[in-house]
Amino acid sequence: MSFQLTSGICARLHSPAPSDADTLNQPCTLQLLSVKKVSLASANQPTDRYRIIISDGVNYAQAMLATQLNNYVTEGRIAKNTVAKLTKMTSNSVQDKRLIIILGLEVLALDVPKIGDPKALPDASAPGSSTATTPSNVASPVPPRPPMQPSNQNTPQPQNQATSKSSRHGSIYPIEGLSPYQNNWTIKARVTQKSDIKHWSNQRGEGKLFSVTLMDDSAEIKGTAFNTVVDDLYPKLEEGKVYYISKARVNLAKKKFSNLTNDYELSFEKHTEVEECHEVSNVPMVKYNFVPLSGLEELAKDSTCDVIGIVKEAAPLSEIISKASSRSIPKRELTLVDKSGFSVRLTLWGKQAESYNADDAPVIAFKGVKVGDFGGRSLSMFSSSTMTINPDIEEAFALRGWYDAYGADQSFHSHSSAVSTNTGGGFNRSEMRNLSDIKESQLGTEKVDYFSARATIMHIKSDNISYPACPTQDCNKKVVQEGDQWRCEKCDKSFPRPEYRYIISMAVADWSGQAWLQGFNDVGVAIFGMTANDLVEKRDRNESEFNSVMQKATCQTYNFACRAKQDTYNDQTRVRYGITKISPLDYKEEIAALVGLLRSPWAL
DNA sequence: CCCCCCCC
Repeated sequence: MSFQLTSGICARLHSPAPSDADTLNQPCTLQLLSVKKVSLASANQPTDRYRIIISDGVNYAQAMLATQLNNYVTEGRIAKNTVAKLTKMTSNSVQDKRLIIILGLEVLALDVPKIGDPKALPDASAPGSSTATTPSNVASPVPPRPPMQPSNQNTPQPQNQATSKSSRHGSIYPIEGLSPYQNNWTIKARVTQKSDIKHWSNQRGEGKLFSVTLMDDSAEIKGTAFNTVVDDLYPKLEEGKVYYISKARVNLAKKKFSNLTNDYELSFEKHTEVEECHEVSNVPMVKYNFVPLSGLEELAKDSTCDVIGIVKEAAPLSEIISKASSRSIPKRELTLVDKSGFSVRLTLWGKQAESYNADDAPVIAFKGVKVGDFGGRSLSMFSSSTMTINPDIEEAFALRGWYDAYGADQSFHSHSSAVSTNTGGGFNRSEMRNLSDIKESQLGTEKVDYFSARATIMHIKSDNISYPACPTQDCNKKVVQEGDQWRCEKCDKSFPRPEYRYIISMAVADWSGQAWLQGFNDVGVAIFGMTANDLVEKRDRNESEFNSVMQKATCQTYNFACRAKQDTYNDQTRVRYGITKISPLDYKEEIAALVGLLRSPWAL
């Protein structure tokens, strides 16, 4: 296989542009002659950086790989001699040197013998060399291009500002290209998050600050304003809007205090220029990486994630006293649910907790929330987290449809990790499985699995249908007869009579197959319509009446929520299916769900 | 120049 490299592109990227930055969006095909990790001078440099020698077959040039593409190297997707289509690059002038940054690439072939005989380019930084940087012997099919202007040439310029901007700043830098060694840059970025104004007071003094997260299509960066600058910029910068920003200070980011992947952060100063931009094409909206609520178990405590859910419940405003500062902090707990059938609690703090007032089960998208382990899994807002009520995104529409069709009526699993005797959750109509599928997918073998099924009782084991239990509330332990008394070991008490409780083993079937399900007292009460005490009494008094109760209970159809778990009994390991919830079919509800489904087909 | 992200 042979490749046509985009000859001339190295010379072009390497030659000094009329101004500082040049962003190249036309794809070009290049060969990577070398991929090398470079350690920058700063000890605070937290991310590896890779230097890549790119070749267009005629010349070679040095480039840096944008850090968000580092995984291409670490995963072995690119290496020496890889031929790749570079989809986006930027070329900046840094201390009289050209800095080419690769922002996007597609691998065409991993290992190809060196193409052509690429030569070094003349040193652009050499005094007086600027006129000679495009070698005359290189035919360049790609003419040098003026730097990217604040506004796309094809779109109408917004009134009165594009001209002032372009004359004042010349060119737009990608956020990824910012570093402390550059000045005279302008970024065009969206404010994706804006904090409240925070006041502080410590030994070193007192003051106030606020911060924003800025995003363009290359990266994100945090920006912070202090004291008097707060008064100027806090009203000016609005979440969701796009701004030209220049003349801010670029500092090394303190990684401990930010979950953004950027080595730098901005400090807004008195002379920092901020101007709203109405031409917002090419400036992405927030990108989410949603985790289903069922997947929170997979995430480590204290990690951050994005979730989207329906607010099933919003607790009233409350407050906590911080142990660290003994300050009172307002908080509000939201209970989120999603299609995965799980619910999780999420905590809002401060102003956000106070001002929350959506009472109509809105969809909310959260970005960068903290994963906690309270109640198995919990979520909490950071000051850098964002919360968007009823966002205009596809995931939100699907959730809305699902919830209005049937989510509102179902119950949900919580993440309570404790191996409690308690139920795992409720029937989930949209996640219903058939019995043969449950066996074929071996639910419950690796870990505990939950499923919902609709099935009909075929047979109930009639021996051992109940056990004598301790009558103490919530004890439920088996009691043993001692003389005319029944003794509970756990409560260390004796009773004149036990309270019988059901322990049910039954075969159920649906159209696909059958399974044995185990259930406790609530299941027995549901299928027999009487307490175990009553049924035991009936059995002892009149066996044919007992048999008719058993008979009547079979051939009934229920919605089941079940928990599949492996256990070993008498040296035999098998998966047992415990019923966590049984509900008789409510035809009105079933019809409502079907109607909802017809109205909201996307809920599928 | 903050840097806490809280509690059950």
